[in-house]
Amino acid sequence: MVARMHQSAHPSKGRPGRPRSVETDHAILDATRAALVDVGWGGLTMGEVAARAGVAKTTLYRRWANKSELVVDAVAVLFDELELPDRGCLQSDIEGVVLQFGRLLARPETKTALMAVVAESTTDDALRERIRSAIVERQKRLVLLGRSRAQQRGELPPDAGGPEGERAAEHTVGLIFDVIAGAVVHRLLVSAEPVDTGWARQFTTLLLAGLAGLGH
Amino acid sequence: MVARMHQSAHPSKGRPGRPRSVETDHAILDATRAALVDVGWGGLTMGEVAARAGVAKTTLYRRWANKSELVVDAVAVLFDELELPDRGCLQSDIEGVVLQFGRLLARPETKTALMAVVAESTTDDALRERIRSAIVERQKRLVLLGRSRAQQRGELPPDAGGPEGERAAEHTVGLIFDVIAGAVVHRLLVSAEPVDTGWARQFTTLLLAGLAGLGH
DNA sequence: CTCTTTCGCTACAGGTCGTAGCGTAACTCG
DNA sequence: CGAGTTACGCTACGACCTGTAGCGAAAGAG
Repeated sequence: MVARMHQSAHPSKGRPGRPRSVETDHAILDATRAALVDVGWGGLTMGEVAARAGVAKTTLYRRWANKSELVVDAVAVLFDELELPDRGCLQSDIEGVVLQFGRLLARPETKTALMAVVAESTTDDALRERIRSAIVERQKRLVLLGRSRAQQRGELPPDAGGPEGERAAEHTVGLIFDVIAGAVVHRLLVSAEPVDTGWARQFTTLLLAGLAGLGH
Repeated sequence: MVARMHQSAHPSKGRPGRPRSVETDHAILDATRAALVDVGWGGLTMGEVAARAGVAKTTLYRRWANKSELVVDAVAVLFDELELPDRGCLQSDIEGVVLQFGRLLARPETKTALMAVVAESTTDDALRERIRSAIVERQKRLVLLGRSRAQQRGELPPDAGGPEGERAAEHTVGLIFDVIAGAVVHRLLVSAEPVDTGWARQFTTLLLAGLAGLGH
């Protein structure tokens, strides 16, 4: 699930021939992240990644079509660290996920890579889809989980029945997702200021007051 | 003001020698935007820009140190179009600026270029500063203007006196700016969905309710 | 053992970067 | 007007990166 290659949907299901080395996969992805820290997205080259991983350059191209797809997979595994511990109330839950997301985006690998691949994805549909499935969906899961938790606690109204109620709920989740992820990314990468507990609290307060007012 | 070069703070104040051609400046920036539309950030090269502008490649390097700085200046002029017409109430004002910002970011030049230069700026402080002064400050002006207008209308409480009240106001403006710009960018570039009137209204409603709850 | 696929290695054509050198054009100052 | 200074176009260049091809050897499946 971590490294979804572009040529074979099936892993190595009884396929003849020499199987791909999983250690090589990990070595390449590790080397990619390390190189991102040192030289950033702009200075990253396939040749250097191969050298760091102790692997031939051709081996990289057998698995990833280009730099962007490689970096998406290399960074995507970091998003597995994201979790949503139950802190008892919605405010604390959101503050926690905002801080986690902030810490993740403050790392030099993600900082320099995420915006770059998103920029590249504006002219590459396959890349956009890869980003969506490998990164965006993992984040969105947290929003959905936090929402259903808050509904069970009674902090948020339950989903309205009917098809149009379901559609409205989907829209609202999308909106909240864009607001949370967008604000954190913008503060860290554009405003270049830290996402600390004070900011997380102020932001969460704003968001929750907004959600309360969105109902009617 | 449009093209702030990196070597000379003074324009050409009685300096000896042949002055730089302003037509060449415009031709290069126009060619840069046109090339961005056609080939995107990843496919953009200094050579192609020079060819499109009918200019030698060396002329580009005399004015901009690299691709990123050139693109920042080329895209920055588009942000001059942003205005804040007085629509009578805060909700309408915000909706208007959100829609304007959305239209601007929906253009292929800005879409592919903005995230790329921001990504590059994570490992280039000079570029980050250039982005801040050429692009970010122009957007932030709108937030400040809309805020003071709403205060005059009585829709928002006036600035608290004293040094700590001023600091709090500054923090709040920064928060609102990150929320607005971040949400629009994230929806357009990551979620890849349009910023239309319906979304702008829902988002603005959320934000205003949040602001109302932020006071106490 | 045979077939199939991976892997490391070398080599390569094509493209881009950023710079240097040169002659010419344009402008300022005395 | 003439001398000094800067911009410009052009050519050429070394360094680097891309992505592919071809080869022999290694490693698994049947």
